[in-house]
Amino acid sequence: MKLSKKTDYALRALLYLSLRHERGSVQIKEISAEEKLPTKFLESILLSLRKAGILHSKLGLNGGYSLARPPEQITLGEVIRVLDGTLAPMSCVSRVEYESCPEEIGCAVRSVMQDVRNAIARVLDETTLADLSKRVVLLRKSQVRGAGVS
Amino acid sequence: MKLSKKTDYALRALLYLSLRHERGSVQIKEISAEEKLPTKFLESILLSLRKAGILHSKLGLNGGYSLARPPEQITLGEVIRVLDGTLAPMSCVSRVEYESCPEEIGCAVRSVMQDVRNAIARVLDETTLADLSKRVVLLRKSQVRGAGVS
DNA sequence: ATTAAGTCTATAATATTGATAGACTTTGCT
DNA sequence: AGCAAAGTCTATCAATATTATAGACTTAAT
Repeated sequence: MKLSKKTDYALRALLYLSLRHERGSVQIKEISAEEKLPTKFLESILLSLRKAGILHSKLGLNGGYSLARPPEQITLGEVIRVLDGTLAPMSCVSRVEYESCPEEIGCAVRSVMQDVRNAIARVLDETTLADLSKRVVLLRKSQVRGAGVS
Repeated sequence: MKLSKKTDYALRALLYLSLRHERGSVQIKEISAEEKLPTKFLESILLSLRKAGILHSKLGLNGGYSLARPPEQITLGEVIRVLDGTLAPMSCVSRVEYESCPEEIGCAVRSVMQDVRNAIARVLDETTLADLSKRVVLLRKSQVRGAGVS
């Protein structure tokens, strides 16, 4: 049930952009340096996100990437679906990569996996980049205070 | 976030055994034939499950596999952890495959993935093979009636 | 002794993941 | 005009994980 590095990197890059949403274009090089991500790999990831309408890019000198929409309007679910393809544990309960199966209707395994898919989607489709940014602030506070729910 | 075929096959085999829990030993060949699973592959899967204490095996003539415990005491979470290794989307929020990370404490991505892990675990650690068997019955009923929640 | 079962070791084929190289295009700046 | 800095595109690669299969071995019932 693991998330790919691709998606992991994507989320980190998007969070970086999200926290600098006011600032305009940010270069790949800066993101990869700050977040310690492999530059060329990140390049292809950001390209996919742009093609999916999540990022906006500016070519040429002083170019770079920025969020195509405000952080409130980009969910983690959307991002993961672009890069990993589906949130679902099996394709018979997937929205984006649905594949039918003859046994489908009476399949008990499927029925549980449906629940799993929904549980995952409930978290990821309701968490936006804005929420992620807020968590950064909250986590920093509780880190300083040594507090937190653990 | 996909489940491996290995785990998928395992769940189907276990459900098969679960529905025949009274019956004593069942042979690999029967399971693979009825559930249409590759015999040799299933063999290695069942072996892993036995080593993990989920199945009991009987050697020699009239041997075969049976559940090592009543179906009420085997959760899907346990099964998946044996074969896929973890329910968690990243190792920094995994119980069985935990790997620490320097950024861990203040990491917002981790914090969301923690939520995801918990959502997944809530379903899979609370669903047993007995529950799965019950679903088979329920699904069959609603199938016949043409009813159901869709 | 025979035979039907699981066990063990090794390996092969394929797919996926993670990553890089390099040529190309676009744009701002002087 | 021309340089430099940015993203774009195509191609490919290495490493790893997944999905299997083969075959020799062990155990136990009859």
